[in-house]
Amino acid sequence: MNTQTELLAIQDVAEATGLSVHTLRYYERIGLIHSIGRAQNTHRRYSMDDVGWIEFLKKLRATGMPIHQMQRYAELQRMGDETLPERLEMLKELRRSVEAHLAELQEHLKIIQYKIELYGEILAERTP
Amino acid sequence: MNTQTELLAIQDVAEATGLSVHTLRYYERIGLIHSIGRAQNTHRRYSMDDVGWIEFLKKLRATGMPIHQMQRYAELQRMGDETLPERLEMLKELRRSVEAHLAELQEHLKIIQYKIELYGEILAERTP
DNA sequence: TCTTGACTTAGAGCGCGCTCTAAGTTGTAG
DNA sequence: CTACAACTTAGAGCGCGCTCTAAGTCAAGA
Repeated sequence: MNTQTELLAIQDVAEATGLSVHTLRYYERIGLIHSIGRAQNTHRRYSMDDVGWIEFLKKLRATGMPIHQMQRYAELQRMGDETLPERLEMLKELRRSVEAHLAELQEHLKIIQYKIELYGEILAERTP
Repeated sequence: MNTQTELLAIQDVAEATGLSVHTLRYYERIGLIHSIGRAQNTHRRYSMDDVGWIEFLKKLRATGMPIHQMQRYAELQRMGDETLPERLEMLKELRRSVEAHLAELQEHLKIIQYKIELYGEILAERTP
């Protein structure tokens, strides 16, 4: 099988993932993405696995995980299977924080909703 | 009725709201909180209404509303009832964004959940 | 009287997560 | 052959939302 044809340039990955090329290089510099291949001309060549990992990173970020924790997670991933328990712990902790955040947002949504209804009623009274 | 006894010093408000005194002064400087009374010695004196407004500000922040929008909202509030329609629009827009954020978080939570289960199974196999 | 501590203002500084710039290299199109 | 576009690295800069500092005022307690 020809793996060569599956390799993407940084611009392609930027378009595929929605991250900027700047951010992709930044993530690599700080250790979130590792061992990205280089073409003979030193240009980065991303595999499909790399893109999958980047998509996972995006999800971690979107849940509010801070960069330094993502760095730790990436480091553990690099270290291999014996770090599975620690990664599992990190994911469980993340789940806890996402669930808490969800609950908070739902509470606040109720208050916003209440206020919208209140304002709506006041406006309806004023211009019947 | 003695309204004097209901007035709080900045430290009391910090404790009551969970915001720092620095943040309370900052919010006032940038126009999020307005017309906080002063004692003869120039010290701020917060009314219960002020505290209620600060609590509302906290909710707006917690839903992810950026400071500059909160400034706009506070400005409208100051301008009185004729700005009700615009404030209502802002709240509806906020509701949309909170709902979108909730949906995104719930999606990500599922993926985290899936990964936790996967890792759990792998670990269970390895140490039966 | 003196010290302590809570307050005041104006403005500088900081941590986060990017985002951009500068200077240089390489490969392809005209 | 030349021009251009896309890439490279190292490091500076930025927007946000605070957070802290400096210098000063004031009131209460030892």
